[in-house]
Amino acid sequence: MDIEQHADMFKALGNPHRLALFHRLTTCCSPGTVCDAESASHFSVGQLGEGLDIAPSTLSHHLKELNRAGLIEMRRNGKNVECWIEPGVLNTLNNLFSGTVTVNFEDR
Amino acid sequence: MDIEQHADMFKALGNPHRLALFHRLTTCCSPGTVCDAESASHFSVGQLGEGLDIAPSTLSHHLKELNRAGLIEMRRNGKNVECWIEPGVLNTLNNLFSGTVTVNFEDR
DNA sequence: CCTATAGTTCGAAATATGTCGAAATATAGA
DNA sequence: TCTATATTTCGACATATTTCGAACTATAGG
Repeated sequence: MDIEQHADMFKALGNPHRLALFHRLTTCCSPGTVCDAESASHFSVGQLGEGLDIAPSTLSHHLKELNRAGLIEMRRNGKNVECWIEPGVLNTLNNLFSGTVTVNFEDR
Repeated sequence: MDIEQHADMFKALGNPHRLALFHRLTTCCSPGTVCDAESASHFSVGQLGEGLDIAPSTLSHHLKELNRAGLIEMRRNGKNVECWIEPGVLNTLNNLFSGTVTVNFEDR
């Protein structure tokens, strides 16, 4: 467990706006819809910011921070910049604290 | 998903010292040892701070913060204050981002 | 080349955080 | 009750974070 690196990930997710942005990227398709790995989970910067009521510069800053922490990827596509989460990142987050006391005591 | 509350949890874990403290509380017993739910995973404030090279007041501040975020429990026992993690907390942390894009794409 | 759209970069300001030392509180034991 | 140990509270200070607006860059389409 790399404390520094993981703390950095948590810090990035520790802001309500950034967590909302990240969470939006984890919801790829509506229930019952067929997901397309190539595009469904990709959102433009502008799409991600909708409804968040923050200035474009603030939005840009937060996404840059999520990217710096290794949580999201960004790539320019024409006028837009697309953002997405690499599948492995979610697995990492979901198993950071596995193999611990939980496993031993959960059924007592 | 309660964004505010979860962001608060992540923020608490987003500091290297606090993450180290929390992580120490997740390692209850050495491999091969029999765990005792009543005591094995309980550490005193002083024990938790060992090797972290921070002032007692800082240590106290960080543990209070972890407690405030709902990540650890604290209870005075004689001269010491014991800290521990409720089993459910680790399960919560390990499943915050499950049921998402990862499930759909991991085997493609 | 001009314009509109999408994002980023760059200060600056307000607020939050991390840290310490000194003083206070809690408890056990002589 | 006096003392030593464990921890917390408080006040102060330095640093980091969040946020914005203005100016800048990048791209697509006349």
